[in-house]
Amino acid sequence: MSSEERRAQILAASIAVFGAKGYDGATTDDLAQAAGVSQAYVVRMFGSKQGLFLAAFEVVAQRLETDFRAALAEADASLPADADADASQRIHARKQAMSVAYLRLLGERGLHLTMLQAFLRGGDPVIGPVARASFGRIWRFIREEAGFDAEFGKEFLSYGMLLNTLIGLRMLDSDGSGPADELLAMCFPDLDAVAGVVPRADERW
Amino acid sequence: MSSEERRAQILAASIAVFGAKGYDGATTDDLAQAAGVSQAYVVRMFGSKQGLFLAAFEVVAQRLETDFRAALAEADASLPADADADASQRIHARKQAMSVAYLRLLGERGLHLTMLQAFLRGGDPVIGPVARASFGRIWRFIREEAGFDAEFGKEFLSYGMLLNTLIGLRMLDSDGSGPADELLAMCFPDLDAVAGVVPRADERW
DNA sequence: TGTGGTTGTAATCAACTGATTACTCGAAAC
DNA sequence: GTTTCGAGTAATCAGTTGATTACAACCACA
Repeated sequence: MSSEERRAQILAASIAVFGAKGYDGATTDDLAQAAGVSQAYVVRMFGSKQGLFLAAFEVVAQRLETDFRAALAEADASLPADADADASQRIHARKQAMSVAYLRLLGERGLHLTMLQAFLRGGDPVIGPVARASFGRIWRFIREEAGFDAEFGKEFLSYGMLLNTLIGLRMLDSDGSGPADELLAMCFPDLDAVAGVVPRADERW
Repeated sequence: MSSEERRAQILAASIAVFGAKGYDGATTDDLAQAAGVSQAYVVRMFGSKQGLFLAAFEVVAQRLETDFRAALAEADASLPADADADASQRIHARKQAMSVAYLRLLGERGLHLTMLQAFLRGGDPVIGPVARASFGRIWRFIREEAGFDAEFGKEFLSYGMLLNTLIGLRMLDSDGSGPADELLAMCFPDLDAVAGVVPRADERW
């Protein structure tokens, strides 16, 4: 296998493992086994565990930006410019598209939690600045490229962080009788669709 | 020193250290040194590192509930029942009191992040169920004891989780020229007041 | 054929970590 | 006075972990 393919394979596996176990909790051997290669190979290819985490986080950040951009383009395309002049309808469609895009990313195992793990390492002298810069880019994307107002930006990020937390808590394998199921139904509009794709409480990664 | 005092001292130190370094990142020696006792003593007093984390999380959860309850009582007292019949004004004051109480807890170093660390361990067979139960109690408090509607419940928790993330990112020692300062100003209404109390990027714990 | 580069691993190492054990010290109890 | 007991620690241990090194297998190509 080419080193390019291996690299992508290891990164995909690492996103799943880092998301499930966290940066400190994931060992280089965990990461290697999930990718089906030896521990030594992983370390050599990325220089260090930290290097691998940074690379995995970069993939996550890129994927987020790509998907958000595509979602906005799709929303715009579905309401052609020559339609009626109801701007608020168009804005609503764009907002909706952002949320749906974020929910769809649940299909990428570990993506949300790897991002959150990075955000929790603001005190790390290497990872911290990278994480803050990435968060800053997300905010700039929302405000400038996407053109949303600050109020929606705050709402959207808040909703996203609540989702991340619920995923980390493994709240979603509730049997429907839990104390917070009302909240789950509000946060996951299509609950059944994500039930199979989100991490379960009994899987540690 | 009595073992009761020592216990409280170790728990306070542990909340700071667990919040800064995370569960896996914090060593029992870190925790012991922060509390000014030997590593062996910490382990024996709480049985294990996991036992200490559970005890620290319990303190955090109790503190949250206590402060929320007090904040609501204070809000009710400031608008006596024999005042005008404007229920929406009263509800608004109660909502405001919840947010302010949550922000004030920034004075308890590590409290927010220790909670978030617990929420990220939903896959842990011991900590996971405890964390979910605690989250469930928070939701029930909001909906039943406090009597807020589900919409506000979702908004409040979302806002809280965004705050947690911003704290973890060490976003708050920005010099005012960062890309997301607009967001910070919205999330921390009294920015100067919290600037000295929140973890800085250069302090790892 | 052999030679050099690439992919990949087994073996090993030094450092770290959570936990255990055996011990000290001081004060209260008898 | 010595015995007992709670508070607290130094020393140590077994297991783990990130990283390094030396080496094996394969492939392209002159």
